Amino acid sequence: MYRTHNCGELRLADVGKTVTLAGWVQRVRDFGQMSFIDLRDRYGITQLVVDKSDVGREFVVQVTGKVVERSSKNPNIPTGEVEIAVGELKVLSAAETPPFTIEEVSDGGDELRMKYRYLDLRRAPLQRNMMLRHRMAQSVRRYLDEAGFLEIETPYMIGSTPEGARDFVVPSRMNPGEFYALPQSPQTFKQLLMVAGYDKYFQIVRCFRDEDLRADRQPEFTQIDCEMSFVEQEDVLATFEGMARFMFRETMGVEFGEEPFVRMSYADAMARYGNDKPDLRFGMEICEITNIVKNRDFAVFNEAEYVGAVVATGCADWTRKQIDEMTEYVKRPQIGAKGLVWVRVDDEVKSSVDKFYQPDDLQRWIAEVGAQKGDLVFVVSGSRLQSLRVLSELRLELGERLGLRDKSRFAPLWVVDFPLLEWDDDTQRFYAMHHPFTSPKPEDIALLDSDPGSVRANAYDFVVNGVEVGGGSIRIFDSGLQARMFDLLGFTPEQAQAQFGFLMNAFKFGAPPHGGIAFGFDRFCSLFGGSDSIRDYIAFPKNNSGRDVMIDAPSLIDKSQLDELCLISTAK
RNA sequence: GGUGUGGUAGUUCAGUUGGUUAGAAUACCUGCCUGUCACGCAGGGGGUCGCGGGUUCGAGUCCCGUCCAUACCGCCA
Repeated sequence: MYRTHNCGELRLADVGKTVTLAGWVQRVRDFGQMSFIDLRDRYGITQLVVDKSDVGREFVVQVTGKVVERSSKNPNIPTGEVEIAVGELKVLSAAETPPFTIEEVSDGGDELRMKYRYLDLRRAPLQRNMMLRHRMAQSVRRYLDEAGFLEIETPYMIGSTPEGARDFVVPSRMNPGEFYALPQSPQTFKQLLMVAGYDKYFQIVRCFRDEDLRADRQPEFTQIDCEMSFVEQEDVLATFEGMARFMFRETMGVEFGEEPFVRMSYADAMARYGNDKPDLRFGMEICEITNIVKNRDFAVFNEAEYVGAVVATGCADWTRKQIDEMTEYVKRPQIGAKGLVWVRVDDEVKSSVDKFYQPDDLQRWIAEVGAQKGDLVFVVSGSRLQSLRVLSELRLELGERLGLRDKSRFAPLWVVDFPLLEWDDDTQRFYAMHHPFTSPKPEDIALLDSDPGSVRANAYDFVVNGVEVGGGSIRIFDSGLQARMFDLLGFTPEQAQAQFGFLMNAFKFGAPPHGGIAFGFDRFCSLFGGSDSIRDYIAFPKNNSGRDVMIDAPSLIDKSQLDELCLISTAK
C-alpha cells in the first residue's frame, strides 16, 4: 500500500497515528541536523520532519511516520496543526529541477508552462480549475439526466461542408483521395436524433474549427450540446435556464432568486449596449441623441447618421489626461473611432465642443442622456453600426476602469429575436446568422420574399457578464421551408441536396418540431472560475498558432504514410 | 491576412545618448545551522542578448529582413 492518507486530510485528531503518505516534494527547509519537507498532492500539503534528507523539489517520495502536534502551527494550511515525524523515507522517483516553480503563483511564462503542461497542471490553481470543470460537467449530467435527457454520442468523422467555419479534414486511406471532416458541432446529427424519436438529447462533446485562435477560442473545444422535440422557444429557455441555475447553485453556491433571467431582443441589446452580448453587471446604457445635436455649426455631428452617448457616472473630476486616454482607447485601429466628444457636468458645464454649442444645447443633451452633476458624458458619431461598436467598447472600458466588472458577480440574460439572415457585401448574398436550419419567426415568414434582411429568427443566446456562453434556435422541421431557406442562402437545389440531402430526406419521414441549444463549456468554466482565458480550464490546450508545444503537433509525417493516403487526387 | 506588444542567466526581468569585463532577484551547487513554513547566513557556477544582414572605430541598444510568443482586428454558419 503506497499510502494510508492523502496530504490534505490529517488533523489534530489524528495525532498519535502511524501513517504512510506519498506525494511530491514541494520544498525542503534544511537545518543541518533536521529538515522540514512540504509533501504535496492534489489534496493539500503536509509537513514532514526528517533527520536528514537528500531529496529535491518534485521528487516523489513515500514516508511512514507518526502524526504529531506541531510546536509552532501554520494557520495558512488546513493540516497546519500537525506534522509527520518521519521514520522511513523512500524515494519512489527522483526529479530534475523543474524549469519553473510549482507553486500557487509560478515564476514561469506561458510558453514554458505550456511546454511542460504536466508540471503546470501540478500547480494548485490549475488543479482547482480541473476540479471545477469536473464538478460543472457532473452537475450538467445530473440536471439533464434528472430532466429525462439521454446522452448519445455522435461521430467525430463526418463529411465536410463549405458553409461556416473551416473544417479540419482527415484523409481516408480506404477511400483514396477522399476526406472526412471533424464536426464543427453535432448539429445535423442531433436533429436526426430528433427525427429518430430521442426527444431529449445531450452530449458533452468535442467540436473542431480550423479558424484563428483567441484567448477564448481553441481549435478543439467542448460544447454542452442539447436538443429537444415538441418544444417551442419558451420550453427550451425554461429548461436551460433551469440548468444554468442548477450549475450556478451546485458548483458556485450562487442563487438568482425567483425572477426569471432578463430577456432582451437583439434589437434592444444593440440599441442599448451596442452589442449582442451585453454585460449587465452595470448600467451606463447607450443613449442616442442624433436628433438633438443637429443644426449647429458642428459639421461632424450634422453629417453623422448616428450620434450617441455614454454617461461615465461620477467621472466629472477626471483630468484631461484621463479623458485623452479614453480618446486614444477608442481611436485604436481595432475600434476605429475618429474622435471622442466629452461633456463635463459639474458646477458649470464644459465640453470639447463649446465652440459649436451653447450652454442651452448642452443642457438639452444632458437632460436627454440623464446625466447628473458629477458625471462625464462621452459622445460618439458616425455610421450607426460603427458608432454603436465604439460606444460598446467605450462603455466596457469605462466599466472596467470604474471597477464595475466584478468577476464574483454574475449577470445572466437571454438575447432573443436574432435576425435570421446577415447580408454580406463581398459575396453579395445572405448568410444564415445562426445556421441554415434556424426557423424564422412565423409572423415574419411573409417577409422572406419581400425583405429577407428584416426576418427575425427563433434564435437565442445565453449571455453572462458580456460573454456569449450558449446559443441555439428552434429548427425548421418542414422540408419545404428548409428548401426555401437553402434557396435564400444561394444554394441550388442540387447543392442543397448534395450537402444536406440526408437531413432534408429525413424530414420527409416524419420530423417532430424541435429545437435546442449548445453551450461553450470551456467558456462556461472560465466564466465561473473568473479567468478570461479558456486555456486555464483545458488540460492540454493549443497555443495561439494552434500548436501543442508539449508534444510538438502538428508535425510532418513519414512519406510512406503520405503515399498510402493517395493525397494527390482530383479536388471538387 | 493585418495591427500592437514582447524575445537578455534555468526562470522572471532591468539594461541610460551606441562606449570598460552585460546586471538584479530567484532557482541551482558547496559549506554552516534542531522549529522552519518565501527559513537564515557565507561562498560559487551560470549568457550565441531569438536568428540573419546592415550602419558605425564600436551594436543588447539604431536600421532592414526573418522566426517565435502574445493580445486584438479580419475570420469563427
